[in-house]
Amino acid sequence: MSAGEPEPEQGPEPGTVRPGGRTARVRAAVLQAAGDVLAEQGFAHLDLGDVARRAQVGRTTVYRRWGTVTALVADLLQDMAEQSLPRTETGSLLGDLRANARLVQRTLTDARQGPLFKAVIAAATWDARTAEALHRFYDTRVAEWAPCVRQAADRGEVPEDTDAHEVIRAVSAPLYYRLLTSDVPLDRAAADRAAEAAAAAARAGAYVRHHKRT
Amino acid sequence: MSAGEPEPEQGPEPGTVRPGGRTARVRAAVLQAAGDVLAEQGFAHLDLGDVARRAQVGRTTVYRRWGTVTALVADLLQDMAEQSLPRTETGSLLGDLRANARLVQRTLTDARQGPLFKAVIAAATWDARTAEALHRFYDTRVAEWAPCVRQAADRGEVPEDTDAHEVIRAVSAPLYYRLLTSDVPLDRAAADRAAEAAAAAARAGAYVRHHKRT
DNA sequence: CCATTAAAGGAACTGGAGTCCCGTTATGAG
DNA sequence: CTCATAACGGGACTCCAGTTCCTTTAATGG
Repeated sequence: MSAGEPEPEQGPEPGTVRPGGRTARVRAAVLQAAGDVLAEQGFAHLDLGDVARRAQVGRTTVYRRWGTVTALVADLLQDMAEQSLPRTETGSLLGDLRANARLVQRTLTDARQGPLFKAVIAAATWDARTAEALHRFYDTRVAEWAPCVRQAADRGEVPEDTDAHEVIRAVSAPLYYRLLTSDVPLDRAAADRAAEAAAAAARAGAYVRHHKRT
Repeated sequence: MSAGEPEPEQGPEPGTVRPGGRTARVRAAVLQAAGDVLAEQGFAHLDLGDVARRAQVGRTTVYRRWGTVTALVADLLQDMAEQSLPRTETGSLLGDLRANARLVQRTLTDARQGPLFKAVIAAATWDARTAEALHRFYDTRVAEWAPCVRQAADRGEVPEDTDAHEVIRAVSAPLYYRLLTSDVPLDRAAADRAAEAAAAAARAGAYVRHHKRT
């Protein structure tokens, strides 16, 4: 096999060589417009042509830079991931988990972020790249909060070999489940209940690693 | 207001007047084909024309009877809902919840049902009708299992005023959360952990109604 | 076994999402 | 400031999902 043949030679991704000035302005306008459509009309009406018109940007540009709705949604998630709120420390496991639960609840009921998360989850079920982006996003978020479980273990609130990540996931899980499978709106009470349940289960040792019980 | 004007007069839904013979055969073939596509290629490739070809059915027929991918997926869910497995009773809350968790886990990892559930959840995020169908489906399923929590309360395993539906949802939540936000496959250990966590939290009183704690 | 007509199905048609081509703008390097 | 070219943008074009129209098949009632 001879290498060095005139391959299709796909250069660097558009927008990476001259990311300043206009390019950045275009990206911001498009993401803004896409977020607007999601918040106003939902994922179903997210059309690249429509987004281009709203963003006052050439249709060609949107197709060249993003190409598909799922890619656009994934980029929107990427953009949101950069504005991560810092973890608050309250001194108790229940307090920390409640802070986390309320943060998630506020995010999911937010007029802009809520629809976005629904859209990303939907997009992830039929596009592998988006799914990967979504998984990384949650891995990161969970890792950010996991230390509070570690601290609780040091304080003796939960068993030493508790799986911290699993506890953090246990806080979010009921909120997302309700968001997706029910029409009852997510309220603060639901968040507090999720936090309390996770804390209680953790204390009872339901999240210890290498489970040996029957 | 005078009634009886010559309204657009949209007759009964197609397939409701002569549901026997060919009509039933067509419905079965289409749902079968749709399920095949979902299992093999996922929601993204679910195209009505393709489904029609696989089902050896006229394209027009599929468009007339279902019209959209979401409607077809909703009907698929309806069809699946009819084959509901009976609840098993083990005599203990943990045993019952574990049975439920394992049932959910088996369903979500099933080659046909797993992709279907992902698809339905995705479809529900952008189509109100599908969302309603999905919500009803889960309300029904949760209600089927709730009695086991009631029985546990009678046995004194959990507080008297425990919200039974909330406990059942707490069992499924971590499984769905992991299905959607992670690439780690759902195994039986995850199911057992979900059941144990829900049981522990319920015992600790995290699901009592009219919460008054701080 | 007919007659009625609900429902299926073939085929041509249409509109708009996505692509292509090429001229225009303005970024970033020297 | 000047130049090379990355990235944008308008407009024509393509292609196929979804619709329409009409013919054929067969489910149901008598």
